[in-house]
Amino acid sequence: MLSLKKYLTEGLLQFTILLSLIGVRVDVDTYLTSQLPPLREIILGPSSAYTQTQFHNLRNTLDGYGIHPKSIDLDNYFTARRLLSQVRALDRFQVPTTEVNAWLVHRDPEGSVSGSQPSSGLALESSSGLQDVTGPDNGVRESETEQGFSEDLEDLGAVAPPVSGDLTKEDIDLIDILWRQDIDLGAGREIFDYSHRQKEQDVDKEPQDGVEQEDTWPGEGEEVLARNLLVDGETGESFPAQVPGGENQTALSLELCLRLLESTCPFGENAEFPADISSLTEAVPSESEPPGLQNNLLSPLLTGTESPFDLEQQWQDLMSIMEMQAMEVNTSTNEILYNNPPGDPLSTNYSLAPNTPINQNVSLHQASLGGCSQDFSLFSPEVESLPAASSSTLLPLGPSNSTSLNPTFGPTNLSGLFFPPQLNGTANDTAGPELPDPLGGLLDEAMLDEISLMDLAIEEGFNSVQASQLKEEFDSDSGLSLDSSHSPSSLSSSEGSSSSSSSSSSSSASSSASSSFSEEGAVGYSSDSETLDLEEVEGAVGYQPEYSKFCRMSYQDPSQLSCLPYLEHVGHNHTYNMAPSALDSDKQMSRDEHRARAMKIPFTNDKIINLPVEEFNELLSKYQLSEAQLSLIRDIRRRGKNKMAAQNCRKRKLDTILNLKRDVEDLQRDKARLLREKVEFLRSLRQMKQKVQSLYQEVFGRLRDENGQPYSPSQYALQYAGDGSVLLIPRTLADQQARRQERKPKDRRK
DNA sequence: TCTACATGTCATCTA
DNA sequence: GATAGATGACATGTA
Repeated sequence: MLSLKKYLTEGLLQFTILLSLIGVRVDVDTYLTSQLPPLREIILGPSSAYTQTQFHNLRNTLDGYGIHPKSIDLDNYFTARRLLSQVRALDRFQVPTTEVNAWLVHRDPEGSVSGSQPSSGLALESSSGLQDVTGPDNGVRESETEQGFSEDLEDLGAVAPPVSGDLTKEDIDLIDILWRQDIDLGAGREIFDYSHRQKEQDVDKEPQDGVEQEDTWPGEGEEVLARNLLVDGETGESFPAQVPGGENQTALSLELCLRLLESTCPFGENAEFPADISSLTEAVPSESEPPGLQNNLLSPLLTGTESPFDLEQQWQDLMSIMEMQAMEVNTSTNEILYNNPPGDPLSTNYSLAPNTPINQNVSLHQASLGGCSQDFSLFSPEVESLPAASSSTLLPLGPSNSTSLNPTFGPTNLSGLFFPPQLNGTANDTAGPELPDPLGGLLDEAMLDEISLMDLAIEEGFNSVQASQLKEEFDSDSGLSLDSSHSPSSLSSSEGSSSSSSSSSSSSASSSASSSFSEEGAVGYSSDSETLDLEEVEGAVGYQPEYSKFCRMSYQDPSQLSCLPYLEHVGHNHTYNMAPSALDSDKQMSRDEHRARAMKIPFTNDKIINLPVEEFNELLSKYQLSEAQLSLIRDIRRRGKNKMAAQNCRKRKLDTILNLKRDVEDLQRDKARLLREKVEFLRSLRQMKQKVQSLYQEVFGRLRDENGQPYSPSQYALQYAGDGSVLLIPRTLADQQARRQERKPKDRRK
């Protein structure tokens, strides 16, 4: 009881402090009793369902399962776990991964957790609730919101250490009560991780560790997670939903406290707290700890000395960094492309594995890019550490290198790349005029961004998702979908259609009227149920064979669709006005065929549609037909012809699209090839410049003045003259010429 | 129930 | 003007 009061007091004091910091005045005494809901609504809005923070539902936690809150091993366990997690977190940036741990829901009949750890010894009476809580819905939310935990848990083997199973009946009853409340309120399993993690924080609760400990913060509920850290469904990238000023966390903490009061004092304001639940509430004060959810991202990157109240600034930094990602991903792409020849392992290492280690001293920028790398899969830690000399081509936005590297092989950066420091100035002066970057004009960065991405997508084995993302980005203006699943060879070429047509028609010529038509190159409606004398087909209209077969097959045996692979999935039957009890042959009849049958039209629809006008009129004259019959026949003919026309039209359209797709692919291949050649040229150019600079040093080092003393590199420099001669000029003059040379490209850009 | 896709149909235009 | 074909737009069935 004393412990509970202590935690409540401390916790509420911290809540109050936090609320005061965000400008919310809270009279705790007013709301401690029966007015808890209003306070909660003040803080969280009218619906309490937004923050389901069942911190006390510990037994459903992934790693807390099996540990009773009162267990004396709990502190040691959490401490060890936290420390281990922190140590493990030092060398990597934890990107949330979608993962559902199925073993969570399994429980052996003895009441202990089985699955990966059958030794867990929490004896609980009911297991059904666990399944409810970890049902599909919660499982999904877990995968979405608690991704950051799974890795830790997995690293730890998800081991719940054996605990003393000294649960009393009150313990079990209380847990069940709280648990059911959580279930009623829609609590997810992630809630329970939080309580356990808060317990961890309590063990080692120090203000200066606020930031560092916050990597163990998440889990207080999907709503809180959703408010603080949104996870991109495609990329898995986590980003803050809003800039935290402590408000959300304060509200969360207060909600936790309120829930604690509700849960532990369900009998009214005068009821005493059960003594044996005090341990359950140990986590409460820590709820008021400064927010740390965002430090899932930051924890490996920030030092533990930062004040928890600097989090807003950290958030702002993080947000600004996130905004930079979109720009810098392309840069990373270029780095990869230009710094690694084809086949280079670095070039193929596009995807950052979730466990890819990142140095502890990695910058915040890098960390944020890491999250993004799951999306673009271009970022790699190795890229950031590329030698400056090899990454000089395109690093316009490099966070640390941009200031020291010129994006071209221009004269100024030559000195920085190849010359010793004392010769930098000289190199600038001498190499500049004579070694203008011959490809500088070609290296339009915007163009290369596109080329690089497309090249990577096509040539370097991007996965389909990445490639499609890239294609969408660069093909968005084309209005064409390049992701057609149709077989271009079988569809687009008339030869293929013709061959399939001929083979199919010859095989079916003796079996149906439509086959007879196809022999004549005609198309049209066909019906297996309607026999047609072979001698009546002589007047078939000569349609294009390749289209004819295409059209006719849609009404024939679906097995024949195998002749056209792209039509294998087409099995539509539009005889939808048929009764279910109709014969199989009736099912293959079209509506017009049914109409014709109903109107007792004395000849087939194939003839109606495909006969030439003269023969068609002659046919009509042979029969005494009513106006309704004549009208239907004309409609059938019109619709039938139009249907074939539509099919031909669509096929042509598809052919056009596929041809365009092939053209685009050819052009992309050409682009990639030209790009590779360009890279080779740049590489050879760099080698030549290196040679020039080494020769410069050699020549300059051998020069002697009239006294036999070497010239000082700080006072003199060599300059190549236009006629091929080399002049020794004062350094100041060389500097002026270098500056003049630098201004020219800038003016040109303007 | 919604969506994507294939197909049929109509209206309109052109040759 | 009749006819056939082309094509956009819409409807409908199916997965």
